[in-house]
Amino acid sequence: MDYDITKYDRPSVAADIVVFTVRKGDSESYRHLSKPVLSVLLVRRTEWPFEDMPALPGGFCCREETIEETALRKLREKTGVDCPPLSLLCNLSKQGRDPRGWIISCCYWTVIGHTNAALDKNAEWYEVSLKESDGAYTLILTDDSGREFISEVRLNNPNELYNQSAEAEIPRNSLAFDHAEMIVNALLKLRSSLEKPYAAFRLLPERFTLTDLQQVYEAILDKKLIMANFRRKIAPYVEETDGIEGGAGHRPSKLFTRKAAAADSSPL
Amino acid sequence: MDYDITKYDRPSVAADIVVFTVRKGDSESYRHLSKPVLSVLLVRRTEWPFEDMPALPGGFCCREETIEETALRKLREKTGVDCPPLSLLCNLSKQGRDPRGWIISCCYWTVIGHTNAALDKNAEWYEVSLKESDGAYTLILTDDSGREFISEVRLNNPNELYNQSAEAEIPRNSLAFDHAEMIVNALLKLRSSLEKPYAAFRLLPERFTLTDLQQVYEAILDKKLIMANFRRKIAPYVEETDGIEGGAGHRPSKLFTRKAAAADSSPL
DNA sequence: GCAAAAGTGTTAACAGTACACCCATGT
DNA sequence: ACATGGGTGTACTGTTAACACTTTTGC
Repeated sequence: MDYDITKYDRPSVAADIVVFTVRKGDSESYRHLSKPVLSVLLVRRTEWPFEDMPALPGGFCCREETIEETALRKLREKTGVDCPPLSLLCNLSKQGRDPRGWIISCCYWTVIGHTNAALDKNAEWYEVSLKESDGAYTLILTDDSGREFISEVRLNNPNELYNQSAEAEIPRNSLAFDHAEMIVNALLKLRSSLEKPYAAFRLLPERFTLTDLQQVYEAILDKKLIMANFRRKIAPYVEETDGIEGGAGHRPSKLFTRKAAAADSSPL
Repeated sequence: MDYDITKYDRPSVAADIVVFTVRKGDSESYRHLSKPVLSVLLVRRTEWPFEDMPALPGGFCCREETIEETALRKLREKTGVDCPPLSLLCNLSKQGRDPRGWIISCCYWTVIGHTNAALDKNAEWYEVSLKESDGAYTLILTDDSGREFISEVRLNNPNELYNQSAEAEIPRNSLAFDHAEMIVNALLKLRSSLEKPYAAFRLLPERFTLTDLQQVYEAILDKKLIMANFRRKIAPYVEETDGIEGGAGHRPSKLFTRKAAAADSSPL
């Protein structure tokens, strides 16, 4: 490697983060439970390029930090959210992906329990909905005032994420940069990670009912699960506590905790 | 994102690649088959730092290419090997990981059928052996003249790969940089990828016997498999051809092909 | 009582494991 | 013939999926 690192041109390196949560939806009556919805954390851009469009939180790396540390710091600064650890999603480096110049993006993903309180004014949770039809995905993000941002994404190859090179082609009600692909890719990883319940545990308080846990699964997978089978599947990972949760118009439920496991604070 | 990309310091970005193959070992007699061995492609360094030590092939990114394209080009230049597609392994960015300065490494992995012919003089296949004892790994790499390079690796967290910051601590018969951790991490990914046989298919010719396929699995997983069970497991992925392979001192075997599948040339 | 949700049981299908057995070939 | 590897059957086990059923609460 005959290379003088000061001699050649270097890229700017950015870190972007896809943060998912599951929020309680509106409950419909005193008897029905509320259905939780999967949401992703986005920031309204205030500058060129993609001004006024939603984008993933992120920022540029600096010398004193690892990329993960940069990602977590930017997340804290822009949204007030603090949520290690991160998992690596992809690196995007295609020419023209950022009109500001040669910028490589390292993209990470994680989940966090819903804490609306600390959000910065530009940051907001967007409800996530993903539809698939023969290899192509339609990602629909909805903000709290009901505005929809729709992106068509085709993932030929997870290592070749990109959509457009010219900014002009991007519809106004869409996402900044190539962030829609990142979100789709992250959601697919989140779903496959649910083979083990560790990600779901991070979306719930210390003690939870098995129905809570199942609803987290259902919100992420976007399909109904059969209760008896679900309980058998996650039984090895949870532990009964002495607590019960009552007060609703039906039989009260036992509270559970996750079993102590080594894979607890490791990436998903 | 109030950022003028020319104003701030930028890192050098390198791509490193872990390329695995499975090579035929020496056959012991006319009756016994030869046992294939798992190997990784390394390059002897010719300069400071880590001069004369084996390292993963790789190099620095430049403006006209994606990181994956850089990785593939460097691989071609340094070893003569041409093998898309790559899968992302990890990004290493810890301070002090490279004594030349602020250098981020994007690490990829792949597998390729063994073609010794084209190797550059500095590039060589090293036999891989991995031992585990309570969370710590010992990686032993052996070159063709029998020289061993031994590294102790502890993977607390796949996102926090690193071993040393000071070059002085590295034993002479070890690997350059943090490349030992990369190889261990890549091997673990390769192993778990064998739930589906796509990686194994790339290590074999178009037509192969089921024993060939099983031996690839055994070389990578480093354990014996039961033939009847293995054949049932991979049956949905292979197709019988009309060819047979005879000539040895035992019953000849049928040749198979992989079934056409969408996931064929996609990352592993 | 009744609606709604908590929680358990039962069955059939399927996949994973270990082992035993027969087949075909070159020397 | 016989050693060697190719190839198949079988019995046991555990997991998954679908569905039916019982239990407990607030109104």
